[in-house]
Amino acid sequence: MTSRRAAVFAIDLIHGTGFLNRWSHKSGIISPPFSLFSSKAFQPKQPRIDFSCVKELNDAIGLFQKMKSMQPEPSVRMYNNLLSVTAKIEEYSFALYMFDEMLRMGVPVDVYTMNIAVNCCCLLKDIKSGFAIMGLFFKSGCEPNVTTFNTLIKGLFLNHKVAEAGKLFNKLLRFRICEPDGCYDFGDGKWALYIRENVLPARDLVRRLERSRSRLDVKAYSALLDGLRKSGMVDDALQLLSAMIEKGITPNVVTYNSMIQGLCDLGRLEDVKVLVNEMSNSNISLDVVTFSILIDAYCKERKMEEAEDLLKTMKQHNICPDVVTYNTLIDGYCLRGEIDKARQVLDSMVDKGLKPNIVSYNCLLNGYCRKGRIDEAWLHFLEFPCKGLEHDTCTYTTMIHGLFSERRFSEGWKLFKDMEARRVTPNIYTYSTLLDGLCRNGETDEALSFLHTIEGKGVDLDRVTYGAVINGLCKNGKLDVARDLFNQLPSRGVLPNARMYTMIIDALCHEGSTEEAQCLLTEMQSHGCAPTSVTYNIMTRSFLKKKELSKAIPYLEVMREKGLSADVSTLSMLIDQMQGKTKDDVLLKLMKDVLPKDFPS
DNA sequence: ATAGGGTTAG
Repeated sequence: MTSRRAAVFAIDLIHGTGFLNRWSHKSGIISPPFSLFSSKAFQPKQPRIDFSCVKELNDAIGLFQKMKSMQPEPSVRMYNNLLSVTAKIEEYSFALYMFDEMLRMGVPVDVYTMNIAVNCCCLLKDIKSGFAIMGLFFKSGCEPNVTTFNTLIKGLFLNHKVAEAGKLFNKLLRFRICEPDGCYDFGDGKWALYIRENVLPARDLVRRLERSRSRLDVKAYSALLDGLRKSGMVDDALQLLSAMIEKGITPNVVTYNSMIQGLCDLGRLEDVKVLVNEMSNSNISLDVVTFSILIDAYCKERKMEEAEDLLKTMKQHNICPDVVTYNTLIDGYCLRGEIDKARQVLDSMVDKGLKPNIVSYNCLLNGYCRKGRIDEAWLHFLEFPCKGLEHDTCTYTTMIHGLFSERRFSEGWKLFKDMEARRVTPNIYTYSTLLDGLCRNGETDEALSFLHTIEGKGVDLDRVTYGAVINGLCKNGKLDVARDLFNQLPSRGVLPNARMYTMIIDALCHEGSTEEAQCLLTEMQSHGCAPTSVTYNIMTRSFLKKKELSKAIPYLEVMREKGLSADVSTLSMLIDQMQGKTKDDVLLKLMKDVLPKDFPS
């Protein structure tokens, strides 16, 4: 009964956005009652069909033709198999075409048919049709199940209807559809999105889960924990981890790996040790993923010796490093500028019989670009096809960025045109690079119109993308335009971060509007955005420039309180101002406090 | 027929 209520709720939810669909005119075509017709007892023996041979659209088409003419008629189950395998090869439209045909032919479709069809709609980002199909079945008396709702929720996420997804999910909880056997779908990283944008409800959900008697399985917990981790709620995740253990659900290596990754991201290596110990106490062995995460953590800190040691350790434990492990090392060396070492790692993996993949080569490409060895990067870029690898979005973006950083703008732009011609889809990284390049070449008007083009395509841009444009506008003396864009950010679904505020503050200071910059600093704090040492340095210098020492000092004091350091340029301006003045011990002491940690005395 | 973890670019 409750699942009916959730269905009604779900339909209502989508109703408001226009409940139009291509199936509504056929409502009632499904012949009820499903159970009678799909009952196995009434089916004569069926010949076997090997669905695994469906590898491409034509196979599916052929098989569908064959099945339609089969005697006796194939069961729903067989048709469902065909739908499912067609969806697996990503021919969603044809799957839906077959679904239409099945309805027309009077095949006694069931809840599985519905779920597969709904899933196809969702993957085509046609969420309304997904809801329409559910509504259609619902009217005919076929009740959606947890999988149906999970699929719809996933579809809402894919359509960026995060709030609706959250509402539907909460309904499921309230109607207890997911309990007690626990079928939450936190998979696919989709929940990370929900959690990120709904931290408080998510935390509420976690608390509810901790208290409730319901026992999700390890997979459901792991997925949820991973979602929390990806949303920066590592401590909430750890707390839930303890709660699940208390309930008698044993985490496995996947659960731990996800948590270890979260702690590594925060640089909390001491806590990582605790978890690794916990694992060995519970007889959960580390696997290749655990080691790769740890090696990556060392590489990110440029501690290549430690990383190599770990590689040895894992080999001693008979855990075979894989391509990902080696790629981590290759990237580590490239980030450190040691390309020759990186090449050695690549050779060593070939010796081990492992084939380097596109990631391996992209890391190397980035290594050359970062060192400014653009011509070598080009040669490397041209070699991809010889290795049997096609340039992907990352390859192009890296190369374009490399060219731009050498101010070879027209070549970079030409490469982008080539990328488009080769049908390699640009993504948010590519766009940020291009926008940044335009701005750094002084073409801010072009950047703005390009930005609008991208937005018109429905691409979701983030802070980095907008930050590139705002920064470009500020640096090119177009503060007014920058501020306009900055003010519009929330309505475009992006909240400004400290970096962006700092860009505007910097531009205001350059204009001499230090008082206004001061207001913006207050505003950013009231929006829960903490200024960084960069921000405070800018403010300090701005007042020093105006010879207003007394207004600069409070910022130095704040920095001392927060344990932030002053830049060398700030300090030298400060010293300048003090020349000729009476020695102020308090000020001297303050200056010492905000001295950078590695400042030579 | 369904479900979770690790590598690259802005």
